[in-house]
Amino acid sequence: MGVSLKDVALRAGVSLRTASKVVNGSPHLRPATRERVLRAVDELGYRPNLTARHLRSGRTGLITMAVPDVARPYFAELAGAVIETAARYGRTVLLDHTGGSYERELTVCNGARSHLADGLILSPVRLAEEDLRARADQAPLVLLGGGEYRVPYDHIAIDDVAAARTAVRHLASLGRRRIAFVGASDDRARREADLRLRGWREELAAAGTVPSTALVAATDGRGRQDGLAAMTRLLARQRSRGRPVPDAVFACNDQLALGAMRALAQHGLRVPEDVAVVGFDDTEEGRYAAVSLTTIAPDTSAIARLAVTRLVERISWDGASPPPAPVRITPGHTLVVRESTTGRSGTGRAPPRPAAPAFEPAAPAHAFAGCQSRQPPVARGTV
Amino acid sequence: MGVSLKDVALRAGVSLRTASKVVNGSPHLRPATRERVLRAVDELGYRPNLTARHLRSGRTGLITMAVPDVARPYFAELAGAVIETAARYGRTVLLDHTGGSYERELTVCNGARSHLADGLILSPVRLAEEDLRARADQAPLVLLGGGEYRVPYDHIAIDDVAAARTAVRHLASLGRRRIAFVGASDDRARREADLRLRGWREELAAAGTVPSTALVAATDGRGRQDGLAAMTRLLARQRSRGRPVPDAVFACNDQLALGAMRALAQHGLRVPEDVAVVGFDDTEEGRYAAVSLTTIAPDTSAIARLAVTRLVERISWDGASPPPAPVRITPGHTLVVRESTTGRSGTGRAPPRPAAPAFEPAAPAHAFAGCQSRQPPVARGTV
DNA sequence: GTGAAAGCGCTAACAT
DNA sequence: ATGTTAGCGCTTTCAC
Repeated sequence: MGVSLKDVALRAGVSLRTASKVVNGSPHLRPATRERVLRAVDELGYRPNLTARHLRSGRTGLITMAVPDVARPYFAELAGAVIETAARYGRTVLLDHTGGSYERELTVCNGARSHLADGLILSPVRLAEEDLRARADQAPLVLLGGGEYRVPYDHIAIDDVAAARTAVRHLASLGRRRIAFVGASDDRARREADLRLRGWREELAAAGTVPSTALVAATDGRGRQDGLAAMTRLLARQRSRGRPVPDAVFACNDQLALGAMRALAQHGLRVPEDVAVVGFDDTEEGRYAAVSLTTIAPDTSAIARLAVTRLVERISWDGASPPPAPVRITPGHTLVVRESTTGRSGTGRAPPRPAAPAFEPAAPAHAFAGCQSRQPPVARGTV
Repeated sequence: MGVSLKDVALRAGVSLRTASKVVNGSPHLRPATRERVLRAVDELGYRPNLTARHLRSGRTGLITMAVPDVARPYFAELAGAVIETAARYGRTVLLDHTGGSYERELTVCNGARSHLADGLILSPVRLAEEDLRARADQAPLVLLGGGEYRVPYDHIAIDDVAAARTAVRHLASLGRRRIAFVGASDDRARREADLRLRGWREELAAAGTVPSTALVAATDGRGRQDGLAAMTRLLARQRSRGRPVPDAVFACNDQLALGAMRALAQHGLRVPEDVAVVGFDDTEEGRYAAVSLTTIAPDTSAIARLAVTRLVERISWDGASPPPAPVRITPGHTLVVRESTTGRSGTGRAPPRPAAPAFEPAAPAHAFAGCQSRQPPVARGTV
């Protein structure tokens, strides 16, 4: 079955070394020799064995990316961007699911693919600081999202609390007073959900409102059905107690928001007239919803680019010079105002995607240097 | 850096062979010895080098999956299902983008990852039969979608023409007569788009209508923005010629359909009253749209399951017995009727996802045995 | 039950 | 400019 380089060399009547050089495009070869080897390659249908190459070189050119579930739009878009960027660096992405499970996150970060991938990009959901500190794997690691981690690894994450506050502030500025939160953790803490909930709480408090737990709906998962169910429950609960329904909803992500909107419609509530809705992630889906979704837009392509860049840099560290210090990068986020909070006020024809926030890490912070905070800009977006 | 098994053996005072056996959980080892080796493993932080293992065994446990773009919801959901299934078989998925480009599809199918992955799952968009026939790679290949291919490879694809006809028939049965098609290829042929367009044409012809090219809108890409742009163009064209706008739209996929719906809304047309819309793929997005989307639902999880199963079977073929014959499997598809064609007629509370069509490949067809045709069932689905 | 040695396919020293 | 040799880390005959 396997045609090896040895076979090629034999057939071409040259040594292994020469065949290897030809295949690797080394210069300094007599054209005739090169020709002969190339012909042998063709005739034999030789394909280099990458595994062998990798063993030899100690590098595989593979990057593992571990996300909860690539079927979730945000992670699909993120993974897509990572795959594209990685390809430009000649790297291939090995995609793993953690399902958001603590155990699987732990397994992945402790090198499930030991020595198979050169590095790991991980979107942690439940992983704790101490798990990362006790990590039993040498491979470079870049963390994506999940709020603060005081760990010696590169970490790229927007400021979830600030972003959530921006969203809630926007709703408050529209005169909304009963602002619900959809998508709190219902079991063991989900870092991101907790941070965004905290932002909601803080901003309400800052506005002089007492955050009411009656307006917080926890969800099992992160999908549209979860948002629909949570919103339905919340409405029923409020009504059964004779309390007014919320006049605004901040959802932990776009899919929860869209599910919630579906529930609102089923209850005869109009968006945004009766209830204004803000999501999180700026997935493309929200931009084209019948009532387009106001949302927090992290700079996803910058996040993907930075993740790959950092990882590749660390992978190709020469081992001699002082190792690159772990950085904590806080990409900017944008509030994109669309119809779900302000109705159809635009021309209805503007480009669906706001100009990408021109983000470049100003000066990569050093380990634990904290966030590079930046005022979240506000964009106006309609389809 | 690298702690090898040799180091472990040395430290434990045993031979390489013994250390290897312990690590691989072989029985017949003196408990004391095992203990000693395990301790050395812990102390040294040994992690087996999978690359070396792979070189040795000739297998990597990796599967390449190549799709146009994982950020597209259908492929995200498909990839998610493949990753899950693969994990159950102890396989890891290496995700590649083809961008739907002919060249990249060719590269991938000719073994871009030669000997790195044990097999390949490919969703071809432009690849031709002759390209596959001339394939210069031995690794097992499973094709996903893309209509008919008379090639000696496993191929899992629903009957696109029949599915499209079902969709159009549904629209016709509602009394719609000016049924537009959104998402035709605008350049070199896209196999799937062409097949679905053919289905549209055939069904219209069967209904006694002359398919008018004025009702066909080609698109550059496959996204929501493409659907929006195409629909806008189509409406403008019809109006500028004083022709009536379509009263129905069949779009090549859900995202095109949702973009088209957005365009319709911008033109003050109601769905489904003025224009009924049918999509294709049954991505979750369509199930939760404000006007939920009637669509053709391929049995995606069955497709993913079959793809992995076939591939793994072929990968683990013993090499001795007669090789498994290539099969052509045609999973069933379902027309899921939702609000975009019949309005809000349900309770508005039914579960969003129709009961999964119970699909099992009845009797795997042998090479070129043609489709296992089956009547597409019709499901009713509202959120 | 354990040890010694060969070899998976490739590349990089070191010769010539 | 080309050939010879060693060895990446692992598993597996083959002996003992």
